[in-house]
Amino acid sequence: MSKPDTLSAKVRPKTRIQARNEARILNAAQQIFAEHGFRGATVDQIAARAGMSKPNVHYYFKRKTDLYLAVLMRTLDAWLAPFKELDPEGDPERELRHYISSKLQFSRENRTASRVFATEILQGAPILKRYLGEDLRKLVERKAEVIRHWIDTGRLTEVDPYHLVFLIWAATQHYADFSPQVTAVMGRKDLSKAEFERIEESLCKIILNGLLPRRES
Amino acid sequence: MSKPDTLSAKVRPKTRIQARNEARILNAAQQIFAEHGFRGATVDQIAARAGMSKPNVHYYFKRKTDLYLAVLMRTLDAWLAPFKELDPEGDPERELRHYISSKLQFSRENRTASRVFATEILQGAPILKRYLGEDLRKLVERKAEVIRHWIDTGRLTEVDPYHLVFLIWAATQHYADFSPQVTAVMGRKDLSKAEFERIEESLCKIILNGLLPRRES
DNA sequence: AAATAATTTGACCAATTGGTCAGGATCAGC
DNA sequence: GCTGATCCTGACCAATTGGTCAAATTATTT
Repeated sequence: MSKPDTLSAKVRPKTRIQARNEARILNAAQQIFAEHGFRGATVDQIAARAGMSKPNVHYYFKRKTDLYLAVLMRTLDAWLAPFKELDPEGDPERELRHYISSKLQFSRENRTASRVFATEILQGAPILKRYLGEDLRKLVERKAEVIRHWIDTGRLTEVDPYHLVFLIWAATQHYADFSPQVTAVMGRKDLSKAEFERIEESLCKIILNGLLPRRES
Repeated sequence: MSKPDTLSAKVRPKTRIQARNEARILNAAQQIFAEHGFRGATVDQIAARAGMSKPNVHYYFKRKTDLYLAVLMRTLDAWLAPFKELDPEGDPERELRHYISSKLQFSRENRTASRVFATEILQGAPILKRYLGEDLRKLVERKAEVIRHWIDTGRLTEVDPYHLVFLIWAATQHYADFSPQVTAVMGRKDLSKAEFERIEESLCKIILNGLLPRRES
């Protein structure tokens, strides 16, 4: 009689079936939420995509909001990981190049996750607002100090660290969130890995060129 | 007995009531669609925000999709206007600076419109896909040639024109579409006009610095 | 002031929604 | 095998959904 509760540690360990089905449901839910947002998504759709019945989905996640929360939460870590890697001791150019690269890789490999996240924020971040204003805010504050330090020691052009961070977020996430527009405009079927390498090259060129202090050529 | 049909020219001219109510409905719909996407929005909500009854909304827009289409279409022109202004004859730095500035102004003044647009693309652009792949694609193609010309004449660094365009789109729209995140992270209540000027300064500095060829300082 | 056209709405409908529940099927350990 | 826990489902429910319609109300024209 161990009801599976997803958000906290299990008393009973997860059975294999439990692990498999929860993963299936979360993946399905991520897709549906990405396509329709929270309100537009239906549990029926999610169940269908997960290949099971609606009551079965409810067996693992009592309410739709639980499911949404679970999808959102498991995205957050992956979304933030590259940001946390920004090393204050490292070389600014290397660090920023690495960050842009990691964010682009995330966009390529976690498109739907990125879209769920984007939809949540687009719709006013009803669930994530608190988190954004507390944990994320403090994290960005710390990283902004790092960037500020790089600027003050003359290794970056004077620029608002926050807007630099936003620029990198926007530019890299664009290729996950707005990929239908990108592919349509470029006349491509999808964005290949090769294309992502070209993106990385372009972004790094513009942004880093723009940030590194100018010297004689 | 002239049923108001919104998408084509009227046989009968619009009455004052008609013009007023259609505007009210469109504004309300834009807000609701921005908050919940097409599927998540309900006609009841839209009617309530427009201050009228649901059947009354249906009197002006027979179906929900008509309403969605109308909201989307009236956004498109404004969304594109700054892009069309990019002048091949102008000075690249001036033109790009002006473009960034216009896009940021659009983000500040048409936040909900931008969000409806973003949601549509995020959800796979079911309605706009055709348009994106045809008209917009051709338009971007032309402007990409302009940028290519600027590069070939040595006035811009070698960079993929398409990804430059996407970078500017992403960076500027970010402040409309993801403003809840921006304000939460910055600890602001909203983004003032002054803040937008700081954004413009930062973006121009990074992007233009990155694009203009390097000479001796 | 009629008469006609435009506007508004309460009541309604069929379909879909999130969610429940009792009971059946399946599994793991013995 | 047997037993108890886990897993699954058909049937169901109340609420909400997009949409309709006849009748009432309000503007406009004559």
